[in-house]
This record gives sequence, C-alpha cells and structure tokens, in this order.
Amino acid sequence: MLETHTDVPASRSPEQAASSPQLSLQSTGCRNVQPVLSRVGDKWSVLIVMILSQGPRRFNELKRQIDGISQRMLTLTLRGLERDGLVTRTVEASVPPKVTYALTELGESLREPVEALGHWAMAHIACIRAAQEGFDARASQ
Amino acid sequence: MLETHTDVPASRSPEQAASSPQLSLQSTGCRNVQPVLSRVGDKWSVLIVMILSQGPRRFNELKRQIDGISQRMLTLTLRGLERDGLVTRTVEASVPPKVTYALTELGESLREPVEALGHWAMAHIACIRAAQEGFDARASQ
DNA sequence: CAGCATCCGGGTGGATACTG
DNA sequence: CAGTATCCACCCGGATGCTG
Repeated sequence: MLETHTDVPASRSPEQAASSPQLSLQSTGCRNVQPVLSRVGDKWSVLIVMILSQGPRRFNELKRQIDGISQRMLTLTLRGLERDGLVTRTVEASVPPKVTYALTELGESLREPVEALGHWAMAHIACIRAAQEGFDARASQ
Repeated sequence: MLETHTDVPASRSPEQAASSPQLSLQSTGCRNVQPVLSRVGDKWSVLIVMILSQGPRRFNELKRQIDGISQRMLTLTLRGLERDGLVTRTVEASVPPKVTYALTELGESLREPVEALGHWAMAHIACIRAAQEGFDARASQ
C-alpha cells in the first residue's frame, strides 16, 4: 500500500514570481514528472501494469493477453518497466526457459493514480467524444 | 497523440453491466482510457493545462511561459485540447487580434487525477532513478 | 499578435527472420 | 519459450518562412 502519500497541500504558485523567469513551473516539478507521464502515456506500459497487478505472468502469457502487441514491443516495454523498477524479471534456467514478470511494490503503487485517471476517463469519455464531434463538425463545414 | 481520433463505437456486449468490481483496463476500458492516457503522456498538454488552471492566457503568454515549446506545437496542442473539450479558444476580432485560452470545467476536472499522478511521480522519482542506475550499471558490466 | 505551410531529422513501433 | 536483430514506414516535433 501507499501510505507514503506525502499530501502536498497544493501550494498555488503565485503566477509570475517576479524576478526569476518562467523556470518555476518547468524545471522545478515537470522535469521530474514528465518521464513518468511519458511512461503512463506509453502505448503498452499501463496495460501491462494492470495485467501484472492481477498476478505474475510469463512472457507469452502477456503476449497472448495483450491483443495486438508485437513481441518486440512487449520486450521493449517490459525492459523499460524493469529499468524503472516497476517490474521484476525472474529467469528460471530450464528447458524451455521460463521467465516470469511481476509487479514490484513501486509498480503496484502506481496503480492508484493510474486508476484515478482511468476513472476520470471513463466518467468523461462521453463528454470528450461529444466535444470532438462538435469540433470536427464545425471544422469540416 | 494529438490525434485522439473518434474510435468506432464497437457495440459492447452487456455481460459486465454493473458487476465489474475492478476497472478492467483490458477489455472495455482500454479503448476509452487509452486516448486520455495518450493526452496525459503528451509532451505539452499537461503543462498547458496546469498553466491554464491558474487563469486564462493568450497565445504568446503561453509561449513565453512554456520554455522550449515551438509555436507549431503550441498551436497543435491547443487545438487538440480544444477538440477534446478541455480548453476554450476565444477570439477577439481586433487589431492586433487577441486570442484567449481558458480551461473548461472538463479541463479543470482533469487536474485532480493528473496532480495525483504528479504527486506519485515526485514521491517516487528518487526510487525510480535509483532503479534505473542500478539497471544501467548491471547492463553495462 | 496569432497563426499556417513546408521541410526534414530522429525516434516509435510493426513485420519478419533467426537463436539459445 | 523467450527472446535478439534487422529493416522500414510512419509521424512527432523542431526550424524556418510567410500571412492577416
């Protein structure tokens, strides 16, 4: 569980902090946040994390369960997740080889904010689609 | 990415109507969630949303405030956000023209889950970096 | 001021073939 | 089974130049 939720009380940045140019919002927070956002926005990472949250999986189990992924992207994505410390890779030296992937605690803790985003998406998808259709209709005419 | 194209309706089977305990991101939810995740993972969208959450901004205000963005990407990103109904674009027909961008309620509501993700990122960035360095060290030797 | 048009380099990701 | 290696199409995104 993630009770280390250092709840930052949303220190509203007072717009233009005069002296220091607009490096406040970018370099301070976003340099750290952006890589994480990229991982979440990645085509396959979140899906893999969600599947692994149900339990460890072997390589081809994942491949079968994720419709449309190429083995190249599965490998690459798993390597990336492993590198970030979100997933562990366990090799059992047998014939045939058996490799098991599982979520780390870090990976597990990522599920909460990601699911929050997922819930937001589910709750507002109709609203978004409507906006898109309106926009497209306006643009085409 | 910015092309959150309106996906096919894809009539849902009514099997898991209201009994799904967990938000299944693989089957039903994935198609709805993924475009949103792409937007969040987008290089500039979240940054723009965060800035606009402090109040409406004009085009060049945003451009000045967002270090490193090209005006092409600013335009494209704002169009995408507008299309998704997250941002409004208001043109004041004057000379010189004045265009103001502001968050919609939908855009404002996105801030919460995104900030949750941001907090997660800030809280675990050290952990992630350590994992990455360990991984890289292991890989290079 | 607020864009759009164009070019183009680099990275993402799919398809395919091969290995331990 | 679980990858690696290679080729390649696409398109993201920066730079530049031009409009109203």
